[in-house]
Amino acid sequence: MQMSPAVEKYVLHWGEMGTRWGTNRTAAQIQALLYLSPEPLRADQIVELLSVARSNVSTSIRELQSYGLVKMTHVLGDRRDYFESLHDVWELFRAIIHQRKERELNPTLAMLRQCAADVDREAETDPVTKERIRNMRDFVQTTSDWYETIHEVPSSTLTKLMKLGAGITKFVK
Amino acid sequence: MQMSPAVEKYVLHWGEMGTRWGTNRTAAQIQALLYLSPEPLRADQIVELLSVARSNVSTSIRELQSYGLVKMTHVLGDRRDYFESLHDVWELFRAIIHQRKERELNPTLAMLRQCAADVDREAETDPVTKERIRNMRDFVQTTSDWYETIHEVPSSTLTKLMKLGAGITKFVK
DNA sequence: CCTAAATTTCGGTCAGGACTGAAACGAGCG
DNA sequence: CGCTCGTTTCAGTCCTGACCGAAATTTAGG
Repeated sequence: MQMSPAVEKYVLHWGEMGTRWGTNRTAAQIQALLYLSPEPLRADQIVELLSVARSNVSTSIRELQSYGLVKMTHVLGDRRDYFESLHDVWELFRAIIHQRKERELNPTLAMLRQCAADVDREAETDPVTKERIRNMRDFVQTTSDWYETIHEVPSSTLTKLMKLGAGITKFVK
Repeated sequence: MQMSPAVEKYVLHWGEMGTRWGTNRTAAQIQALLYLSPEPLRADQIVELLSVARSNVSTSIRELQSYGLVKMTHVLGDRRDYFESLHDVWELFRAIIHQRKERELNPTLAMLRQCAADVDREAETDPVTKERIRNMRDFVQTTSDWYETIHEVPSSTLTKLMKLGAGITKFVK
């Protein structure tokens, strides 16, 4: 059991990208592998394919499940766990964005609100600084709201929107 | 010379966020500090404010400049370098997005194209896998194109667009 | 219950990258 | 020219977090 050259290239690259995106290399490689696999895989198969420790696979899969990127499935008469990734790229994108919002945007927004409040009571702080904090807070707030609404929109609509690209600006005055 | 409590909170949080976004803590802290500062700062002032080594400030500023987030300025009769951040949040956002596209999206797109081409010559690879690779390639391509066009759009228009949120979908059928 | 298979937990090791401080470098001024 | 102030380079240290492998735990079947 082994990966084809093209699949291996994909998996390795994805692993590298993962390290730049908050998750560890192994988790990203597993996600890539499951995304490409025509059928769900077992943990021991992943161990063999990626040449990593069993425990590493276990914790990484747990992480992927917590992100909502990977689901567990079962085969009748087999008590071992099988795993598969979301296969719709838009669903994947949405899941990742959602997690990042929760883990990064929300805490940052909370901090910015607190800072904006605190700074009002700081007489010695320059008005320019105060405005910068408010600007950043408003920006993150807007971004956060936008994520929230985009979350509801179906994939097909999003594709069309992106394909429109700059054309969409025609609707704004 | 020291930061007010609110500014310090902001800078520390931004530093933490930086570590999750590909850059190091110090670079992110410096950017935050310069963003909030009413006037440009010198390297030695940053050393004192953040309590980090002079060399660390030097390399981090260099990184920020390469990202286009920080500019150097000078004061008449003073040969020391002064630094200031972009102050417009949208400009900041744009600069960051642009860099990430260059450093992550472009290489990934190149890899995906290569894989899609390679996999066509792999008779043993499942058709489903082949399609998954193509789907991901198309997705990244679309995202890349979208970045490209969004890059041109003025900040005010982008703000309006995001405020519209899901309302924009009315225009798509 | 007991056993065997599968999975998770946990302490220890290792690698990568941030950070420091000293030394090298460069540029303007006397 | 040489001195001083400012900046960069570089080798070494430290710390975080990924990863491994053994031990503990859980679960299903006999």
